[in-house]
Amino acid sequence: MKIDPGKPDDLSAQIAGAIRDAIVAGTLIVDERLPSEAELAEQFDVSRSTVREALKRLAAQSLIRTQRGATGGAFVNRLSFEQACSQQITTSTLLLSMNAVSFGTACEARYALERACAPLSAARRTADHLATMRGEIHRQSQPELSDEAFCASDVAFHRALVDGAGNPVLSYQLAGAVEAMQPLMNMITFTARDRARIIDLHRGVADALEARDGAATLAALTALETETQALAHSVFAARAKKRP
Amino acid sequence: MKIDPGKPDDLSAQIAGAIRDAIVAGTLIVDERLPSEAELAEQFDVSRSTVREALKRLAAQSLIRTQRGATGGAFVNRLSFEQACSQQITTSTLLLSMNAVSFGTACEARYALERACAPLSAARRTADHLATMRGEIHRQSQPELSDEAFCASDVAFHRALVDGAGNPVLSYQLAGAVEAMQPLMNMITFTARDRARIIDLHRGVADALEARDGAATLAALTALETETQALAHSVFAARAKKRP
DNA sequence: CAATTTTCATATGTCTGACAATTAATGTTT
DNA sequence: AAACATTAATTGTCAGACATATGAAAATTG
Repeated sequence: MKIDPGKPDDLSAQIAGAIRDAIVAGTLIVDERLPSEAELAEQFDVSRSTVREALKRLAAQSLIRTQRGATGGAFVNRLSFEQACSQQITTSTLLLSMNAVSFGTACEARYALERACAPLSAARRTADHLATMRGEIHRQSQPELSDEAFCASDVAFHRALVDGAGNPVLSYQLAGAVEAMQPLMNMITFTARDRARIIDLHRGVADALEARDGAATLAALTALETETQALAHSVFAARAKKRP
Repeated sequence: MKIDPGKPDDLSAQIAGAIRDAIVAGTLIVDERLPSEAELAEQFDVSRSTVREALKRLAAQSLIRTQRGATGGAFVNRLSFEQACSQQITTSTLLLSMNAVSFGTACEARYALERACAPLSAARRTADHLATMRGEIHRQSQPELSDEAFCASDVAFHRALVDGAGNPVLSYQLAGAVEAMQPLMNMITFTARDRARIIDLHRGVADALEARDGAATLAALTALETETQALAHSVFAARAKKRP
């Protein structure tokens, strides 16, 4: 585990890279303790500050955790699905907002991915997943709900659908696609009629899943995508007319 | 943008969080320059070291970039698809290796997601995508290829399929699922007969895409998944027998 | 002897101050 | 006007110090 003492600055990035490589390669295993900051400083022949900056970089990616005290130090962190999900959600959200991804593109990706879950979810969804979905549908039908809360409930509904597939890898990969849509959805103002249509389509999805009918689930999701795209299109068109 | 001066240490994490929130909320926009380290230290009432550790955390997530010199400083970074992809790949890879995800689970997720791309890719793939896939198939048929190189080529083939959908969001979301399979695939030793079967199935996928036939692409992918799962199953079963 | 308290060594968290290196803007000279 | 030197601002790095947390060993106590 060495670094190039040559030209480029940013020693902390090099050190972080070296340690990261060791973790990825399996040289450092989960829960193993890294040398103390002082020892690392000596090994890499840099100051403690530089080592600390390197460790902070790794901590930001949840690759290590640190503990104070006599038996403390930096430990290789077991990356949990939960941590990975939340990281992916913030990354996805930023990616969409910073690159001016169109609603249509994001929506297409989201529904394409959800359709990938449909057959699995129809086969494996538990009563719990179905209950969550029904509960969200019920919440969505309360007229006093704010648009933002309506979108949040929509996200919860879709997450239940994805989780129903019973494949944690799939749930992880889709978390970003599902959640990152929320800010985009929040740009839409829903009329009561809009909400009623969406709720109807949600009910269709839930019914198909209850019947364990994969094909019907697919069809229901496609109908939901069509409706969502049309709704967004009309809202954005109206807004463009108002403020040209 | 304030921090709680109360109990918890890890001021650098709090500061990083505050700045991250400002970026996500849009208070800080792309390419905007943050205050200098000295100014931030004063604003947050901490030392410059602490500010630096916070900035390194953000840099590790590609949220900022830093530049030295008179007009230098920390700038809000436009998160590119490329950066986001490479981050997601390392996260996905680590997630799978650290959590002992079974080959079957990962493989199921990967093919479910790729099937989501099939109809779009059949409709939109360019000649370039097809050429890449044919090229990889050709490479795979060279018998002197190492198992590792064969897997790498397999990944390249699948990435071309995904990219063919012409949806950058989709490509980003699937990058992790496709690439993170490589270490798992590398655990398999392929016989010449195994390779031939896989190449045949790859050819089937490419043919279906060439014909712009979404349904056929789906079927070809499903056949490929079945073959892959069966192959992995037999390899692992044989290994378990040898070393019980 | 067992339980509790104290002490202590070790480690991270933070601060201060300094210097090196880089870079754009500014000033100076030819 | 162009080439060169100076300067100011800013990050990168270092050294040393102190604060704080924490487990383990040592001392104390019932």
